[in-house]
Amino acid sequence: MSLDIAQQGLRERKRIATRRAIESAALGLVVEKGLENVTVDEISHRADVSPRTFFNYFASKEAAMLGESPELPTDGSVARYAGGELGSSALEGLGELISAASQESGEDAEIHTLRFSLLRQYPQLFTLRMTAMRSFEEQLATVVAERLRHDEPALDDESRRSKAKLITLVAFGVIRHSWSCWAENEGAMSLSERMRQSFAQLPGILSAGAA
Amino acid sequence: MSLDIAQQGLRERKRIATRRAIESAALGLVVEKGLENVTVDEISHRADVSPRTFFNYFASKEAAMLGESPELPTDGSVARYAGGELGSSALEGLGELISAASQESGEDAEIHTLRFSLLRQYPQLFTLRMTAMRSFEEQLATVVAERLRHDEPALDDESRRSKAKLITLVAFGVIRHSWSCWAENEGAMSLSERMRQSFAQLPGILSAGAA
DNA sequence: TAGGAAACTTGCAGAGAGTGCAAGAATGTA
DNA sequence: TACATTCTTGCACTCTCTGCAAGTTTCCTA
Repeated sequence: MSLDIAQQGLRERKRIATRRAIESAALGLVVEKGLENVTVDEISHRADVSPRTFFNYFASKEAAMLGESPELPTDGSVARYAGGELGSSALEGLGELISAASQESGEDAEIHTLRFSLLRQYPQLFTLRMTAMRSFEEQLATVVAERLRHDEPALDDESRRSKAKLITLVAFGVIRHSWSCWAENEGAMSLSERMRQSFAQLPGILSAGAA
Repeated sequence: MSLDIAQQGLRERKRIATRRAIESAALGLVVEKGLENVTVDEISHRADVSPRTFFNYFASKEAAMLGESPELPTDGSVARYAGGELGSSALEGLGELISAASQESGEDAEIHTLRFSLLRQYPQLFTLRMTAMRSFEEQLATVVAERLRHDEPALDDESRRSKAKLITLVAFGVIRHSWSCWAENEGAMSLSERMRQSFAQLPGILSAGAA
């Protein structure tokens, strides 16, 4: 969390304001005109910056709509997870960890809400967001490996790395599932609730053999 | 499989030749100059077509490098899978099904090899390919739902659809894992062998609780 | 608090992707 | 052979994105 908004010097505050203005302009225009009909020129104009400046803030039009990709939570849950205190297995605990991480976003609430609704409306955007998470995936895989070092100390490094990656990628599959279910049923359930449910469903898809 | 190459009329044959020429030019140029340094103009020039024609064949530069996304196998394995004869569970069987599907490609062998080596060299390309598989994912999810209708007849439609989707997305997570391992170890193992191994590893990541 | 260092904004020029259109060439068909 | 269909191509145009250099703003310190 960055509550230090007020204590950063003019430069930094302006920078944040500009970034938000651009994000807000981008998202607003998508709502009004649809994803395909929004250009960088329009966004920059509405945000009161030059198109050139737009690209000083975001590498692409899509980046302005997606916002930053998530980071590892800073509330200590990572350490608890790695230490084996979160969840009864590396995979299950990972569900809780990610669920918690997706809560913690230092973002402007209004922008965040708008972005979520657009991610639901345009699956292509969600796909983009998932592919932008590669770095997050790798961070998580590292954490998972730590957890495994705790859970299964006998494992050699190579096997542990591989297993951690498998757990992480499976978890991302589950997240996609949660998102998909959540996006279909107009908010019948909160996303993190839905994530818990998908993770809970997971054991059932392995055990169930042919009738 | 389309063995009908020779029996299609001039027009169709030319079309296929042009498509291959473009793919080959694209892949060759990437090998020579690196992914970032290849333009549509160069590709079209080498393939002896106008840049405009390039876009009559491929929607984007990347599409020419990725090739077509996979289709459901046509050898009857889909029916066997849906009938419960392939694999001891929907998930495990899905592994075998996909593994089989990835063998069956009606493509030119040389192009196929080259493409695979580039997919390994440029993870971004692989990511693109995965996101291009959305339609394939949905086809698979439908097949998985059929399998579930066989395995668990008691399940209501809604739950079955959801479960099928979860199984499919988890399977894609496993595929990403296989690919990642395969790409790291310079061909120590064939990709389909590696896929079998990742799927086999799957049960272990659920059961293993804290020590 | 003046004045230079550092960071930011902007316009401009240009490469490159991708599209619609219409004219003309090649192919298929009767 | 004559006509319909399909394919290719050039052209003009929109849009994304980048490097550069000149001008502003903010920051820091002597």
